Amino acid sequence: MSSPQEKQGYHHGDLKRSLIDAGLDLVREVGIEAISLRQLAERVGVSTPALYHHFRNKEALLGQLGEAAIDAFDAAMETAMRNTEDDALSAFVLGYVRFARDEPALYELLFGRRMWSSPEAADFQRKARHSFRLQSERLLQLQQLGVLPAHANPLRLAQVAWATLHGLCCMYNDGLAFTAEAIEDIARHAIALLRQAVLTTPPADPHKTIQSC
Amino acid sequence: MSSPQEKQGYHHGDLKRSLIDAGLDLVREVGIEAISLRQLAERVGVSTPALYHHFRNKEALLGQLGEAAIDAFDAAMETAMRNTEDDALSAFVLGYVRFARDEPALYELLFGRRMWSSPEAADFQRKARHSFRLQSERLLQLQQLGVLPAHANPLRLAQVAWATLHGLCCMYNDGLAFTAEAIEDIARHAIALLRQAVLTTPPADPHKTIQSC
DNA sequence: CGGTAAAGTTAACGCCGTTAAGATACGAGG
DNA sequence: CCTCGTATCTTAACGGCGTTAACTTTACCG
Repeated sequence: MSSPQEKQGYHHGDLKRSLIDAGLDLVREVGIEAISLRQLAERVGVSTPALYHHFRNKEALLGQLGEAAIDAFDAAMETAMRNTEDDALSAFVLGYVRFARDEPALYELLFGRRMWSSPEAADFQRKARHSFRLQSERLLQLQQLGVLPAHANPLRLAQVAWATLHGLCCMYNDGLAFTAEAIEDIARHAIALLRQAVLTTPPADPHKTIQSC
Repeated sequence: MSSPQEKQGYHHGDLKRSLIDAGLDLVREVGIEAISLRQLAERVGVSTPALYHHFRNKEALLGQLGEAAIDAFDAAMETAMRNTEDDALSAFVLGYVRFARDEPALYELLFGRRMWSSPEAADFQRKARHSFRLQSERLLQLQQLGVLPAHANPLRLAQVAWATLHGLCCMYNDGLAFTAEAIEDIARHAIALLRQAVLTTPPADPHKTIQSC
């Protein structure tokens, strides 16, 4: 009964938590580009400068929202891989695409330029890279299990797969192309493409032999 | 010598043209999200409200900048396909990727959500769709020429290819992943993947049989 | 119980896009 | 050639934004 969230005097109680929760709601409603600190403060019932006791600035707040988005993404992928009606590869791809479609704001919070060009979001970027590493290990595991061809360049295969998924999701979420139904069908075609991949040595560029990441 | 561009009295002469030119420069410098009408007006040497005699609002101005970006994209792809040291498919893919890398602001002006969610940019969207149709016809032509497997679903093959390229370019331009060198190498792997595509009938989703675009 | 630091407040600054109202210059018609 | 209408450009202003400064209230600890 004496939970600190229930206060409502001069001091809010747990303003930081409330701001992140309301921030996620607000970002889902108006999008990452349209969110404003003043709206957020009003929604939580506090004056705007109060936010600056908990976040250095707007970028830092977005960074923390981004970290929450990472958790949501990890959880979504986890359950997608668990409910394995389909095979593992399909579960991965469809889990990814469906998260992007169902939570476009969180997806942009995870992958949008806003987060990756901001020096204020260094913590977010660290955490996101860690999450991505875990996801790509899932793909490598699939390769070891024989779902994906073992002789393919594993790093490059994963990168091509990721780029395809990301491009698909961006184009849909940004209104550039595709319908909701087409997305999954295209994704299935991409899966078929990956499954038969025979990427041994790269196609040999005469100019460079660098194999960077 | 009496070109109308040279006036500089109370009336500018060809303000609209100047605004678009300076707007492209400015968007290249600060990016599409950071551009401001006041900066643009100051750079051209005119008061801010003067812009409203030539554009309904900021979105409309961005729309016209987007149309200019389409022209640049078409021209870049045209010359990329002409300078055919590589085969046609590689020329297409590398031309695309290099345009995105060399003109990130114009690329975002073409493909970014800002342009595709704005009702003010309807003209831009029409023109862009027309350009995309021309580009995808190039891909279909490659299929007819035997560069890509003829038995593959042509629409889906083109969509997967486009999504892969777009994802790759987004991830690089947004600072999400990859180095400049890796981009082209990954693109080459994607080319190899497409070349051996055997996408006949889709992998059969039990739930739906819709084949929408 | 008193003092300090954390957490909240109001007021203000300089940006932004946009609008209203007034000044200026060009161009067509008498 | 002059005049008048219209397109073009001006200054002034509004509301919203992120952010800072200065002040007030509350909570906690010795």
